[in-house]
Amino acid sequence: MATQPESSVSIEESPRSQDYNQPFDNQQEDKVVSKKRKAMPTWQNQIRISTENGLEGNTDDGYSWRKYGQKDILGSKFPRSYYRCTYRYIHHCLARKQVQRTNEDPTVFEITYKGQHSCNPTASPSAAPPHSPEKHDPIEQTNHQLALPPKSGVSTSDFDATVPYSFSFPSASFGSIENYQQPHLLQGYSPSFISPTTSGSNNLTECSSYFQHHDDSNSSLTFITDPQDLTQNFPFNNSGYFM
DNA sequence: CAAATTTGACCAGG
DNA sequence: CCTGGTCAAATTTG
Repeated sequence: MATQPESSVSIEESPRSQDYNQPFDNQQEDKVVSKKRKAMPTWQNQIRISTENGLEGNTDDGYSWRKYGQKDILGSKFPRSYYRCTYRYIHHCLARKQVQRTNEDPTVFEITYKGQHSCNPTASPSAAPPHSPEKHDPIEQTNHQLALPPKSGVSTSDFDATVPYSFSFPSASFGSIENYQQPHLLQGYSPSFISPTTSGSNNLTECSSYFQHHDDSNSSLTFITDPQDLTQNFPFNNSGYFM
């Protein structure tokens, strides 16, 4: 079976660490900060991307993320990237996202979403890109990753977790994850998850999609999305940026 | 010029 | 003590 070194989804939200920057102004806030932030929706998404044919699973849920750190995780071959909503200070959106490449399958990205979004996904007041098909020039930024293991001749490029993927759901809005009510989400991901050309790959049997919820109000779901299916499921193009 | 990204340092929890 | 996580400053890109 697959060895699960780390505690899968036992990640905890970070407490109020680091406030040393504040001057000696002891505001009325006691140093006694809540140990655990409480009610922090956390779900994990495992997406598999393939760069062989230039197909890449998009990880963009329609929100703008800004990388705020990257740390190497013990036991992980690749560093984990930390992203936070671009509007953290603008709209107080405390939504965070963690991207980590699986040690075993460099093509599988483990994205952990934390917190809810308070900002608008792509619903700009008057943005809504009417046309603009798509750009054929997605990733290409940090490239210094060591050669990945020859996994069936898959020469994974050098896209780190910093690559601007774009992954959008058919119409899944993570609104009330706290209620763990979105199993129906995976419904659209049942078929076409089997690699036809991968030849004899039957290890994905358990990769379909399972739900996992902890008592600590921390739910996580893992599903594998097929690149081919994704590419087709892309009516909306990202790049919903505005100034 | 501004925004985003990068890298290092620092802190808190286990 | 070590690991994981975040922020800050510096740098890069648009």
